[in-house]
Formats: sequence, structure tokens, C-alpha cells
Amino acid sequence: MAVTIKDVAARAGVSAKTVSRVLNGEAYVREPVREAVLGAIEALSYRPNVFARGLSSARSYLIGLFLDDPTWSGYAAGLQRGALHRCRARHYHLLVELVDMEKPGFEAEMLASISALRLDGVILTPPVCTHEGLLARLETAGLPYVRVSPGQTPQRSGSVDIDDVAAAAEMTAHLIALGHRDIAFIEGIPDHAATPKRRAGFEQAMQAAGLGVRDDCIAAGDFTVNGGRLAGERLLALDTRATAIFASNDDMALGVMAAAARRGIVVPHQLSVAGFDDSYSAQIAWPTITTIRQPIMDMAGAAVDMLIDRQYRDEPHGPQWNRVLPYELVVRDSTAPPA
Amino acid sequence: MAVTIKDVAARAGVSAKTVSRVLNGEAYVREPVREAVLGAIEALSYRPNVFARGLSSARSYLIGLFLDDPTWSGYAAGLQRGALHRCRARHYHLLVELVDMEKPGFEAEMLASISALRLDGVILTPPVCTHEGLLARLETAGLPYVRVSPGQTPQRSGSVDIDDVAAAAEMTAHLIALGHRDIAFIEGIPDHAATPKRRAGFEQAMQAAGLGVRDDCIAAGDFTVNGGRLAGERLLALDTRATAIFASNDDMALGVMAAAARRGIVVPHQLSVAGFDDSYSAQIAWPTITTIRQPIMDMAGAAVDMLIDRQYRDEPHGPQWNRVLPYELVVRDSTAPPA
DNA sequence: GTGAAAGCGCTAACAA
DNA sequence: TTGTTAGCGCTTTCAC
Repeated sequence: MAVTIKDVAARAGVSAKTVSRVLNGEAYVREPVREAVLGAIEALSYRPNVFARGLSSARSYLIGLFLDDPTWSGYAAGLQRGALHRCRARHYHLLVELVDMEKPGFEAEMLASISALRLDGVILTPPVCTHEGLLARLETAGLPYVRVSPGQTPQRSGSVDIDDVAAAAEMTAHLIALGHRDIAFIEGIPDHAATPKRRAGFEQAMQAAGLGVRDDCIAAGDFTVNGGRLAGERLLALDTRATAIFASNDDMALGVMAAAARRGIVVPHQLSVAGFDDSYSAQIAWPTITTIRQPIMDMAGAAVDMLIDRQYRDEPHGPQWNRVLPYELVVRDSTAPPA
Repeated sequence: MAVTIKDVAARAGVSAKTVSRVLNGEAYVREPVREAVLGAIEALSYRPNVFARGLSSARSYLIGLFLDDPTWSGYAAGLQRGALHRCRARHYHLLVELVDMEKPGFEAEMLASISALRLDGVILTPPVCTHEGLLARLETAGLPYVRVSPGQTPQRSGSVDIDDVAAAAEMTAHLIALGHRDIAFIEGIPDHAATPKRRAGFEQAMQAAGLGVRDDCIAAGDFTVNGGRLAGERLLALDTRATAIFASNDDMALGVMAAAARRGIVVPHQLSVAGFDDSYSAQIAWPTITTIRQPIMDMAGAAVDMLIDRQYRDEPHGPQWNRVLPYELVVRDSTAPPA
């Protein structure tokens, strides 16, 4: 049988309650006793039974990550990985559940899962985190949730995000600094929260540099490689071609590079291409893509922290309620001064 | 407070034990009683507390997926997704945990996690699933585990795999059928179980077609884009260049395509390139890569089934103990007849 | 067929 | 500062 708290108590020569105190970082344990207990825990490689704990206390030490099934991506993978790391550090566990927003009644099913599992909190990502009905139900059920990239209404819950506007502006400034004057932009899916922000950042930076944005140099896109390729074809077919194209995510940047290759346009010498996200695509592309790195793992970690800490100091809407983490401009091989 | 089994019992006018019987589909409950209980459950929208259940019984309804942190990949993501789907269908939950094989004593930590969580079973993937010490500990602990791509000793545990030899042979036959006679091959990491199998399949198919394999047309690789690029550079620099290159995974195929682009060699007209795995890379590449699709989601689903069903009919080494699922040759745009 | 009693391993409340 | 006593909500005996 597995090691229990009694075994640890016996080995350390104390009561079970004392072991419990050490486990939960409670006060009133003398240092030598604490160390003896810690030693016994180590020696026995003891881990408290999550079920017993969950049954006797309010905490379950379980955090749920709800992922939208069809939208599965590198983004989701990075997020999960970050959450996993933080959970491990905090001695929590991550329960991953699939969400199918197409399915009617999916919210009820989610709530049922959550309550059966007594989750301490859940992490929501787009597009799940913008579903009004779901948020409302979570709130009436009193279930703590944190959203990553919450979009319009961050204050509504704990949230973690980056400043998309500033990031897009910085990328644009990078292109301008290289000497580009004529820069095209490819947008993302209209209903994604980041789409208008990234475009706004681009336009602000252009304006700040006293550069104009031609109407035919803003192309619609959909965050996919193929969408980027089509937009790229269109932009590259223009009579006066831009010397740089800023695609608002990496997959679309990859598509632009495919379109360029097809026309015999060499990146970056004849055309600079920039992306956004620092996804896997940006790293495996050839040449590698200049992009904006979102600290996705840190963001997930921050979300986990918010969920866990909420239980100790219940102060919603405090200063840390809506965190905006720093992004990073990653300059790689797809951008260079214009020919 | 949440609804408990007692509330249900009271409402149905029976004892808690009877409700428990209905919940677990046990025999010896008369139909009218059963219906009354079911009615009460429905009326109260009762959900048994997973913790209480797990604490008092052997089953936890939890399955663990242990993923090697650095090796995180699209493969792992697909696997998880498949497991998640099957778990949901079976009313189980998936707990994902990180493994760091570099860390000394990681096995002990894993075992501790598993016992703390009372997992009903765990799914292991490469490279974790080939760690002898870990398998031995799982076995002494009596913990059911299933391996995906188990390598050398599938019989040792339940396992799910594809026939790498046959798949590689089929890809090679595809290239030969297109008219290629001079085909190069890029190997994977030596200690990965699939590496020798894929090469064997390649050589068998060449031999079967009466074609020779030149020594300088077998290149070492490491399953990465860059490794593929380096191997590609080498192969393309040869005086008598092969007309097709079969890289034993998609990332390396992508690297080969980058090497070709650099030399101005057009794929597929001047060079055919084939990959393996049908990963994301194969789909976003331009041209898209001809590859072998592993039914990774089905494989994960099968692993979940083996773990769950084991509890009812404990018959290890039965006919379903080592499943080999069908792969699929996916012909895309990177392969064509030689110029 | 059904129910009463006794835990599962832990923590909350209360003593000491 | 530490230990004792009850449960948490369920399933497992083992009666009836």
C-alpha cells in the first residue's frame, strides 16, 4: 500500500496533525520538528493522497484547463505546458478537459464536470473565454476562473494578456527602422480579440513615423497558412509592391513566404516578412521568421497563480487581477533593409 | 453545500448503499427501487463526489498521461487529444503530468504522483516508455500502464503501435512507382525505436524492386528541421544526385526542402521529398509534404480502452494486448515523377 | 434484495 | 506548540 500520513508521523515521531501542519505550511511548528517531518517525507517519498485531502478540506489541488477541441494549436500546447510547470511547482495537478462549443448544452456538461471534480479553479482560453453564457454560469456557481487573452472585458475576471497594440507597433517600428516605407499588413479573423488591436498598433506606428498606409496594402486574413498565401499573392501582384509585409500571425507569414517563393521573390532581400506569436512555424520556416514572442508559458503560470492564491487572499479586482505580461520582438532572418 | 448520496437516499426513501448500488450498476436492486433512485438523482441533479469515491474504492476514474517535457511536440498533442476524447466517452478524466527524465530520481517522483492521485492507469510515450528503471518500478507497484510506440519489447505491457517497417516500405514503393530509381534516405535519432524500422522498410522495398541503395545515399539525421537541412545539403551536393529523398520524419523533410530551395532546386519537379508522421509541418510546408499518417488519436483512444477495460477483465497478454493500428500513405505535392 | 457499520487518508475544531 | 476527536462522502464488508 501507498505511504500515508501516519507512516510519516510514525517515522518522525509526531502526530498526523503535525505532519499535516508542515504539509500545509501552517504556523506553530518548531523548526526541529518541521525538519524531522520534512526528512521523513523525503525519506518515504510521501505524497498526500489528493482524494483524502479534497474530501476533508475545501481545496482539491486540482486545476482545470478547458480547451476548445477544434482550435487546438501550438498556442494551446504552450499554454498547457506553462500551466503544467507551475502546477508542479505549486503541488497542484492539471486536469485537461475538452470543450465542444458547437454542442448544445456544453456549458451544463462543463459545470457538471467541474463540480464532480471539485476543481479549485479553471483556466479559460479563446474562444471559450468569450462565451457569455458560460461565464455567467461559472459566476453563479461561484467557481473561480481566469481567462487568458480575455478580449473586451478583462475586468470581469482574473485575466492574463499581452499588449497587442504595443507589440504590433514595435514590430512595425522595426520594419521602419530597417528602412521600409511601404509596408503591407495582413489581418486575422475579425472576431478574434487580438485582430483589431494588432492592426491598430500597425497603423499607429506608421502614423507616428509620418508614413501613410495604402488601402490596398491592408489585406484580410484568417490566421491560417493558406489564408496568408492568398493574401500574399494579392499583395505581391500589386503594381507598386510593398517592400515589407507584416502578417498578424506566423502561419500567415509562412503563407506569404510561400507566395513569394512561387513568384521567385527572395526573402528577405527582395521582401521582408514579419509574423506574430513566435509559434513553431516561425522557427521551422526558412528563412526563420522575425516575430513577436508571447510569453505564453509565463502567462499560463500567472493564471495558475491567480487561481491558487485567490484562495488565501480573496481580493478580486486587486492590482494583480488583470495582468499584462511583456512580449518580446524576436528578430530573425526574414526581415532586412529593402533592396 | 452540494448534494450528497444521503440526500438522494432520503428522497428516494432508501439507504445510501442502495443509491451506491444503482450508481455503480450493481445487481440486486429491484427495478422500481432503481427507478426511484434514478428519479431522485435526476431531480437533485446529483453528481457523486469523485474524491469520496476515489478514497473508498479502488477506482479513481482518472488516467494519467505522462509527457516528456523537452520532447513536447505535435505528436504529443495529437496523442493527448485522442486520449481526451476517449476519456470523455468513457466518463473518465485525464490528468496530464510532466516528466523530466534528466532529473535524477524522476521515477520516484512519478510513482509518488501516481499514488497520490490513485490513477487507474497511465499512458507512456517515447522516450519515457523505454526507460527500463521506470517500467520496473511501475510493475513492482502493480500499476497498469500502456505504452504507445513501445519499441523492442511490446509484449511486456499493453501497447499500441503502427508497423513502421511496412509504412516505410510503402512510401518507398510510392516513390519507385513514380519512376524514381535513385532514392536517398535520411535516418532518425539512433536510439528511437522507429529509426531502424523505417530504414529497414526503405531497404526492403528497394531490394524488392531490384534497386540498389548507395552508401552515400543514406544520411544520418536527428528528427529535427535543421538536422534534415544539413543532411539535405550533403545529399544534394553529391555528383550523382538522387531524384528523390525520403526523410524518416516530416521535420527533416522540411529541412530538405529548405536545402533544395537554397540551391534553386524546385520540389517536386527536380526533386521529390517524402516525410513520415503527417505532422503539422507536413501540412503547412509549401509544397505540402507526401507522408505517412499515423492514426495517433485512435492509438491514444485504444490505450485508454486497454487501461479501463483491464479492470473488468484482467487478462493481460490477451489478443488485444499489443495492438498494431493501420497507417496511411498521404500523397501530397512534394512527390512527382523524376524530371 | 437491502441496510448498518466501519473505514479510505486527510484536515477542522477543539483540547491540552 | 502539539495531539485528539470527529467527520468529509462514498464504498466495502457483513448482517438481516
